[in-house]
Amino acid sequence: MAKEYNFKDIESRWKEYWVKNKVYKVEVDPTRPKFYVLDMFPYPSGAGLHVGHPLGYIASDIYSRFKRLNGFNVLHPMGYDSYGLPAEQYAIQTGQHPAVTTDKNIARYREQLDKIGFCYDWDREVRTCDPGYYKWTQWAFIRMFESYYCNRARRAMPIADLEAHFDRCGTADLDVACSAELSFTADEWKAMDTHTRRETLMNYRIAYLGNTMVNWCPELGTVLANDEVVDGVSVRGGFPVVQKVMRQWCLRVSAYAQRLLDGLDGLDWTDSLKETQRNWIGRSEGAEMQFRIKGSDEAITIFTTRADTIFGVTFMVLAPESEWVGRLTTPECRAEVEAYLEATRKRTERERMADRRVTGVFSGAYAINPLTGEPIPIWISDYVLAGYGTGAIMAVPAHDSRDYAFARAFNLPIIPLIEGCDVSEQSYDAKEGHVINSCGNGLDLNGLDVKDAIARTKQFVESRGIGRVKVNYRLRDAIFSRQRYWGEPFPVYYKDGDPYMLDESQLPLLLPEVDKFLPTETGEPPLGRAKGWQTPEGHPLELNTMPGFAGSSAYYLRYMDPHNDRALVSAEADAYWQNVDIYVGGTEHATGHLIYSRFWNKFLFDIGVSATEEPFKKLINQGMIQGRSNFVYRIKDTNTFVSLGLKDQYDVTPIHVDVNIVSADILDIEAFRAWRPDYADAEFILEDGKYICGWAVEKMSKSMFNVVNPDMIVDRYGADTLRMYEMFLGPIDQSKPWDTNGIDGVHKFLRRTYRLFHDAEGNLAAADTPATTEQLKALHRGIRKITDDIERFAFNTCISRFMIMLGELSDLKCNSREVLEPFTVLLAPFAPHIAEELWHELGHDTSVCDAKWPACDKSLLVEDTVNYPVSFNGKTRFMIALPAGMQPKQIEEAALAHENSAKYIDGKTVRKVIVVPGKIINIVVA
RNA sequence: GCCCGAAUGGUGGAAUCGGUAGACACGCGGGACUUAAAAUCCCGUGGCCUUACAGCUGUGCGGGUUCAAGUCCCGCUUCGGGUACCA
Repeated sequence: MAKEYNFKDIESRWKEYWVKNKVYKVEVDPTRPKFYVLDMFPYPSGAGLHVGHPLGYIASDIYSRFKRLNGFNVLHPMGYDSYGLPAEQYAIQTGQHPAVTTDKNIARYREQLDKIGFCYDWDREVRTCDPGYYKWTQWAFIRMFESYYCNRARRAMPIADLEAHFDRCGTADLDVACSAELSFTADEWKAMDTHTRRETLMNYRIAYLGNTMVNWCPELGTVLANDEVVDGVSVRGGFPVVQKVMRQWCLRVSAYAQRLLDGLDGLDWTDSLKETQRNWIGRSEGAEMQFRIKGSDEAITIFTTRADTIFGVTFMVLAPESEWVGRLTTPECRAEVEAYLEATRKRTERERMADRRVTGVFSGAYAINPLTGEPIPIWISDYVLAGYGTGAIMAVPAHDSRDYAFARAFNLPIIPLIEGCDVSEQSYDAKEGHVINSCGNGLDLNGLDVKDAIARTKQFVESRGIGRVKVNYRLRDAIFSRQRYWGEPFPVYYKDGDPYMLDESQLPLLLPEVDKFLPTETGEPPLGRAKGWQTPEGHPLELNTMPGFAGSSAYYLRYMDPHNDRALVSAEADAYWQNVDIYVGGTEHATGHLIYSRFWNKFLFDIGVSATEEPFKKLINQGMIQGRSNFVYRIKDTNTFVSLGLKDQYDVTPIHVDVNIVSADILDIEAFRAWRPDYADAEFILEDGKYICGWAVEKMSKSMFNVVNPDMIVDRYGADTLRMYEMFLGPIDQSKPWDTNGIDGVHKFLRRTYRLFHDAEGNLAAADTPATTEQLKALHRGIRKITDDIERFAFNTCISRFMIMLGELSDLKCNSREVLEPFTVLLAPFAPHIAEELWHELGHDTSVCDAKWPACDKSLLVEDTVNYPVSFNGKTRFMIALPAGMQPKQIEEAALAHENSAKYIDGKTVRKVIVVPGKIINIVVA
């Protein structure tokens, strides 16, 4: 009996070998170049991994192994983002401590990951809920509290420097990021008491306590960051969210807006992801202008990108939350305004979105147009957002569609400002055309192009002191408090109502035990239940915990030096590993984690902890693997199921059926009867004796019964087959449904590979005989293609090439070591288990992981001159193929040697030359 | 609404810089081996016409540039993703 490819035996043997010999252990090694390949670490959910999760992990594993074979010292770690809401929600329901379920889930994840044969250095594992880890999350927070952002230096500075500045000259000559523009003298500063000083400094700290409009989710009992809310409901759980002002810890991410924007240019990320971040940061250049209030010395400041439209302002609008509302509303209007504010407050985000009716109310007050001197009514409406710009706008209904809708609804005048525009039906929003109706008070824009008019107006208002040029960003500061249990405790205590940071020597501040994971009776967060939650001096500790993104914002740095208890990362490790060369993960983190960690890293860079300003040089977004659900069709009010082709003849209800009892859309009827008690006596209407199921592509999830577990695939086909098949499915960045049909193809490839290396008796067939030229050509075509394709993350075409190469070598009956050894090394990143087996069978006693990636001998790849003729103008040209890297001189010689050759024309950038009889025009370089 | 991306056989997909479209795999059809099945191997497989040789046609639709277009340009259609009263 011939010995066949026994993947179970092979895979278990070499997994054990890798662990025993610490093959994947990595250390700093200045004699070798470093390479850092990182996966986005998972949140260990209770559902375990499905076949979609490992897609990115397999890709990064292949790349890591490839880089290692090419002589790089590769850091490829893994860990867990283990704080978060689901574990806590589960704890509330079951009473089980989140630490217990988290540990259990991690153990399950580890078991599943281990089956697939990844080359992680598990000695470097991190968990965000581990005190040794979150000590540094707390530490970074303290440093942010003790820093402010200097706009001139474009970096974070110690808050003590700012205090010194206040001592010297108050707020004079200050250009720093802040929550509100304050103005005081050095004497005033010195006269302040401790409390007032601390309140003042809070306005500048990078981590600060601020009253901000937050997304409050009553169901979850916590606030959420902007990226944690989608379509007005929470990402976790899908609960409604309302806007509310609360005093919360915030991070001054907005201070870094410009650097976050600029930094994108140097990154090797996809254009679409960079674009998403650019939109999220939302830089817009415009002007701030002051509108004096009629009968008062005060002025409202507004922000506009269309300064040129100042002559078309027919009203102003304040956000309902604007502080001006209370001060401006006249007694006659007060009742109506109060009613409006009350109604707006009650609406959830979702209701605001679903219902886009134009609403608003007149405040009774007027402002004065700084150019025309005319009074303009001030309205209040929720289409103006408190959080953007100044929370007040000048409305130009002729040239802004939202202002237009409002003017139409409340019968306000509309003044067109662009020559020839028609505003009878809708506004004219385009920034094109020549300006009209715009002259007064020393400014004449008439006849100018819109773009010139904007520039002229900005210059004018600045010179007259009516306003100033201003850049606004959509990016908001991150709200950093969560009223939850399962997160990092803040290293903060309160004295006389003011927050103070713990001393670094007191870190980590451990998460305390509580009797229940719910808010207290008085509405305080769960930490309010912790006994003795205070400092040794008896000061109360902060009751909020940090959000999910806190722990994931600097984990890539911690992997460099995970056991260091004196620093987040040692200077030595940081200087060597620098930053992540390849980061693999999903696009869903584009506006969350990938913004926060860039911010966090820039801050650490500013304080000298991180060696580079950008954490992730190149980013690969793997697509999602969707589920392919199957359906059976039950005839209404019966227990009879009708096959897909006949279902239209009946009144049927489609029902999800477990994909694991369906094969090639044919239902296993017995398994179906056994699946659920209700179906035990189910009847079937078949076609051709079979029950055909319907199908649909949906998210892979338990409730759709379409989850395919990788363990099952590994069991049936082996890890190498799973790895290769996942890569073979298509380009790594594309989303696609999982379809187990087709996996036989790659499994067959591995069996045939095994057969190539062995004779009929199962003995190694490799011999020391020299390879033929044909065999070497087949090998080197493979080397070139696979090397190129790995570098561009085109793993699907690598697998195809392996199949072609194997076919060629089998046809050529190749058994030469000269070919089989490099072939094994090529295979090692993709199918490490079988490669390790073959490598050792070939007589090596070290791991194939430490082999050397074969170099391509290009001289073997020169094509035999003529590819094919092309006809042009009655003459025939020939495409000839030449090896890459030839000098112009050599190309000329080669072309002249061709029977239809002649002169060569392009002297420098030779890529392609067609050979015409008597003249070379184009040469294809192979 | 705005911003990005995609569209190729029955299916997943290949074609890297504009150079023989459909590699590779699945599925399907035929055959060999076998008592039979599994496994393995061989042949065929975009469409139309043809006994065959050959020919024509063909990369969502309509134009254009080029000796040459799946690939570049202009205008659409459909699908996917991001974002949305951001002034």
